[in-house]
Amino acid sequence: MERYNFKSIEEKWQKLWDKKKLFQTNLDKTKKKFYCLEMFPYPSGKIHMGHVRNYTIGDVLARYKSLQGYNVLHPMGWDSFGMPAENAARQNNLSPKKWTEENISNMKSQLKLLGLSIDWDREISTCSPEYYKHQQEFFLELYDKGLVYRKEQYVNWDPVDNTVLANEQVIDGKGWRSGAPVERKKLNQWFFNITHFAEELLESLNSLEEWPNKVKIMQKNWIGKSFGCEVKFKIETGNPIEEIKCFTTRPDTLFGSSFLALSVDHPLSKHFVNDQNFLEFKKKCNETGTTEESLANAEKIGFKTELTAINPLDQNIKIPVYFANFVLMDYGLGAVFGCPAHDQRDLDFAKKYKLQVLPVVTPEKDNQNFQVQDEAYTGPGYIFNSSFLNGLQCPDESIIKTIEHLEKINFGEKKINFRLKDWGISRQRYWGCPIPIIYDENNNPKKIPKNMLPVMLPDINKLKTSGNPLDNEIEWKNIIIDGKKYYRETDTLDTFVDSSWYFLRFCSPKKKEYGFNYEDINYWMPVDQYIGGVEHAILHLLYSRFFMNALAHKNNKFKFKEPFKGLFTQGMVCHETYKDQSGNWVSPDEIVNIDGKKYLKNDNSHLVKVGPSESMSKSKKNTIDPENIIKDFGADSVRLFILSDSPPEKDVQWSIEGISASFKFIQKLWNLNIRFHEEIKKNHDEDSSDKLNRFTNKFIKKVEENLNSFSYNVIVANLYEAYAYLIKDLNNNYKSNTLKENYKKILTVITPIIPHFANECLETLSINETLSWPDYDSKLIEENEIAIVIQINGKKRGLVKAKRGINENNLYDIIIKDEKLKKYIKEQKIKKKIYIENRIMNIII
RNA sequence: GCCCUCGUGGUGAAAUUGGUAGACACAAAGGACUUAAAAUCCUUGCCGCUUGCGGAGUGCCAGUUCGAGUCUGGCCGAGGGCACCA
Repeated sequence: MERYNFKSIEEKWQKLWDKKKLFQTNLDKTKKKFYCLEMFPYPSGKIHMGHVRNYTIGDVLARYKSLQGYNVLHPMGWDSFGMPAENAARQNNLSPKKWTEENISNMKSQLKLLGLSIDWDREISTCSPEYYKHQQEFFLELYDKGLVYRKEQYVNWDPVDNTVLANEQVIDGKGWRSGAPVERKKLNQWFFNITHFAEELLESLNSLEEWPNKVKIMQKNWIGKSFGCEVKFKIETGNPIEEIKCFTTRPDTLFGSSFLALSVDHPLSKHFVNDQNFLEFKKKCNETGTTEESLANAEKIGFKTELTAINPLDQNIKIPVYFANFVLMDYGLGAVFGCPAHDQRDLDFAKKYKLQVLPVVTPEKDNQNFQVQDEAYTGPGYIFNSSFLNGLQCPDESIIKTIEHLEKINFGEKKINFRLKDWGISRQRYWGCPIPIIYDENNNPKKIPKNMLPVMLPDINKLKTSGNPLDNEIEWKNIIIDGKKYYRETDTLDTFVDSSWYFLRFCSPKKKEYGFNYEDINYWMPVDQYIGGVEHAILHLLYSRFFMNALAHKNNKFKFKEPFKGLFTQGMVCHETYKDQSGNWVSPDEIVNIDGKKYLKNDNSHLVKVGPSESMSKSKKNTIDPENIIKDFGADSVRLFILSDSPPEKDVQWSIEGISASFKFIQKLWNLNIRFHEEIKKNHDEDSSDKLNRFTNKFIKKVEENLNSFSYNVIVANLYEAYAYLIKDLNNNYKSNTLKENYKKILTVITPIIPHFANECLETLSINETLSWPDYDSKLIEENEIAIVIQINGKKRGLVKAKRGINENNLYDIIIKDEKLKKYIKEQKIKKKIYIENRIMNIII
């Protein structure tokens, strides 16, 4: 039998689609739109299996929506600024630009091998001046709106990369890329005022119905809204310091407070800069880092001051003031009051410094003797030991009442606090978008005039090994405008800024005057389905949501609010791991399989240790190169397999056995195609078209439902079943027309999965018209004869074949005549019969 | 510690949303074809009784129900997120 030649056939279709510009989209208000977007890749050099999975999932959806008659926008671009280019350029002594451009061209041709339905005319690259020009415009717009500002701040300093790291780029106290221990350093930084929108970003999470709950919860926790109160503590007289303000969510525990604790960065620390002991303490605190886990386990330590604070609720209660390592300056007010009985951290601290532990919340109303030992009590209960607060129900009643009282006596104020911090966007890097700011002789920042945009990144062919590259570009840095001397900002923007609006640019990729057309974005946006890895659950998605808010701030031209209506987070691609006898990682290419055991290829006497399946990574050598795989098995086989084994949201295990099975299956489908043509040629007179029609309609229904629910793995199973059914059913002497009509529908619904193959088969049927998604007929799907499950006392005892819609009595007549079933019933009395039509009957004896 | 998600064969997984548990696939074992191998096809898959049938069975223990993988409560385990957050 003729083999299916995937190589020539896939190439042929890809060329044809390209030539016809089949996936090119244009604004068309007469059609309903569908914006399908996958997270765009960083051009690291080669595509990996994660890309293959991501873009295949998106392509299935885009092709499906297109068949359904939607005007589909399915673009692709490159997140092309970033550190790897800079690092690679340093290593190989070439320009980041050249490195990036070569990678893009290579990865683009690799992506094309997958046969994706992408509108390549809309391709964008964030490192091109055509793109970042508009980003600079936006920066200036936000600057005018007061959403950009500069402040001096402690930053996580990576001493190897010479750059600032975001908190989330610090892993276990080390830089996420360099692995170097992070230092603290004070720098002047540009910030986006994301906290201005904290409430809105939190609130409108509720409107995102098509987002995974998991992601919404992560964002909610990240924003971290908490309700509480600012409390004022007076300091005993005789000091230059008169009062200290604390933020607390538990003002109702004030009577249990036994100390005040300040961050070492608290403004009051300026009074202690001459105290050698304090400086040493501060140094010790800084050594432990800022937010790392090492610090979580660190001992709670404090530095006792001579200050004494007065409890605002009772002038007679006086407590000591400490600096403590567990208080952070950038949350709340950098000061807390410690209530050891009801906060574990405070309890640990109190025990170390022998401070009072007075419980003020008792779990049971009557238990006035409640004591706290080693574990702080944080649960609900009733206030006691608290003068006029006694008896209040905690926390609901007690917190509100206490705040009311504090406000009345002018010692407190209701306050909502957010964990979210402003977004630091300055990066001391070359390969990023230049910040369109200049400084005058007095170091005052000024906007670059709009007509001077873009601020072009100067070409640097040889990067120095350390420092901020732009700072060394003297000619570029110094600039004269209207006869006045200025120097440029030499930091570049965080690359998360680049990806915070690229989805808008795709709507108007060629527009020169501005980043987008309002007409375009108001038609295409929001993105109907966004698909990508869950690792972007917080930052990228939150920043993009912020950016939309910021652009729409004081601007009513946007007809949508949230950028991503639907979000789907796909799982990772995993592979078994291998190690040789000496414990070195071994790549799958270096292994042969003999009698079910795995040996080293070059030395097949050496058994290889097979480890657990883990997400593909270069360090574990368990990666598979998509390009080679596509060349060996074809794009359709790869698409079929990457979809087949696991639901898209879960991890999938790549295996050579799996891809081989998909490859063989495509050949079987090709044989089925040949059988169809044989039968069509025979031109039978007899026809029992109902049977095949019913099958086809059922198949369409299943595929459609599974497409709608992202159950792409089940579609592959449906396809396997369809093959098994059809290869036998073709012997039923169907008329040519019946065969043709049904086969066309079946092929049409599988084009999203295996587009080259399905289109080739359609062509062999001489079908050249534009395809559309076939409707199924629900009536046709119902079988007339059905199998009904018979249970006796809830246990399955048999199946009865009957006509659809049979009533209870008629069904029972069949049951008592059934040889097998009647013996269970015998003469016994029947207590009850439960009959669910067409499904099940349960007989209770 | 807090929050979230998930526990189904040797493996990846299905299950009309409370109604035949294990579809479909991988791996394994046995068989057919073949001189042989590859390829292809078929069968098997827990426990009893040599067929057929019966029993157990969706992490564990209870509960609701005619009926629970699915709902409720408790426990155990795995994964992910967050964290001196006041």
